[in-house]
Amino acid sequence: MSAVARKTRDDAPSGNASLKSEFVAFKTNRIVEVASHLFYERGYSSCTLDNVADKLGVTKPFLYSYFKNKEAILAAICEVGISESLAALEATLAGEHQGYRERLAELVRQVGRIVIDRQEYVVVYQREMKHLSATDHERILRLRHSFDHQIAELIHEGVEAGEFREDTDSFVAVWIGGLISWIPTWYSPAGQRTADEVIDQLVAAALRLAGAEKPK
Amino acid sequence: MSAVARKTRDDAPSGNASLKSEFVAFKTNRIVEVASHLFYERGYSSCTLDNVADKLGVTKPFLYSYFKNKEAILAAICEVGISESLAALEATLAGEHQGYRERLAELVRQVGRIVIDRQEYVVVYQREMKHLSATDHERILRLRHSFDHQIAELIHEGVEAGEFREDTDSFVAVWIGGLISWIPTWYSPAGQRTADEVIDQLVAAALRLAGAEKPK
DNA sequence: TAAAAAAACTACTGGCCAGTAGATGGTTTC
DNA sequence: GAAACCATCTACTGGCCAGTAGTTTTTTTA
Repeated sequence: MSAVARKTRDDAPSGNASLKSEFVAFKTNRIVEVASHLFYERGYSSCTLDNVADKLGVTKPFLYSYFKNKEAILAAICEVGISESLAALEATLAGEHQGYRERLAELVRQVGRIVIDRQEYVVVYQREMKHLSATDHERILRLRHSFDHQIAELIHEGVEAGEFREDTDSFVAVWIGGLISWIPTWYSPAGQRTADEVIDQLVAAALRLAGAEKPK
Repeated sequence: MSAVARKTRDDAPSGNASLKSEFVAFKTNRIVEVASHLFYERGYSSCTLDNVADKLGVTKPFLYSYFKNKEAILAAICEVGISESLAALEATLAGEHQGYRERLAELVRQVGRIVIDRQEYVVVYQREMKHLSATDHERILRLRHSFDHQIAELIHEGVEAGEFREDTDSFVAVWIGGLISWIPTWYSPAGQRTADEVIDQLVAAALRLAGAEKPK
């Protein structure tokens, strides 16, 4: 999410400077939005920066004053879904939910929501990750692992607390991750199911996998 | 899976002709194998046909006498996983398995095995589908839908027969499809879990989703 | 309002790559 | 053993595209 280092005149004492950096943030963001949409539709490698610029009504060199190169735009896209999911996770774990069942349900619900809202970002992330530079790839993989690991721990503790069935391997964290990641490949906002229905189903499925269904 | 139409001398009466077409099939197959591996590693758009030819120890025009163009190779790759899965499905449904629970378990086991064996093909299919020509895309999507639909039906019937929990939506077919498709994105033959362990877990997870666990 | 700075643009290049034309060398046929 | 054939190769092209150099336009500064 790093705009390229530019010598912005931070020395200006006024609140004006922050307004300027808001402009920069806004434009950076628009680039990421539009690029994400086009990468989603045509694939990263087949989509040119001229395409992105056209859709934004600007020219290619414009992009280069906000991002170092094409790959940096991809990295920004990939980071969106994960960092939001991580934030949701931290919020949920820090929250006041009592049992492990409730925590798991709430967590899956929130992440499911993010994945649906950020569908295109998530698909691009899954599909195009391989094109990241080594450093970006590592950084993002670390975020991802942290996420998976914390869910696994949640399940493990839930089993120990007797809220999930004892024969539940903490490996089901991976399966639950699978359910979540699977959504954007088939869900369409234009389809029959509403987002809320899908999320309810997702939560139910995750609880079944964890052996922790809500008692009727 | 279509070698380009070539005027092979089928008029030759001998069994020699079939030997020749075996050669063709063999080479076609090798191309698909190698291309699949390279597309898997570097992505379809970023991988050149010269790369593929190099790895095969041949030259680019060689490829063009077996496939119409780059996209035709991709189509052949995409077809592998699905057509094998469909075959497994038909075999299982036609088989002598008694109950719906057993049928579902067997089906998931078999398809899981295929997905693990054909890992790279499956990933390329999921990732690069969008680059298929309209006709190829449709044809393969039809195969895919047929597959999903038959699983949904299996589950529906299983619910009616009372073998799966009654509150199980036939939509779980989609979730089960998700579990299966998820495997190749994280499973590695070099990892800790053996393929058999993963498949056992997969089957268990699918049965949990269907509300049809084996009574202990 | 002139000068300096910032933001965006025009116009280019160097390399890559899908696809092709035509050559080459081996094999079958008669 | 010449003619026809087949498989594969060498050598090329035409277009595309990431990235850049240098110019123009707009905004800020004083």
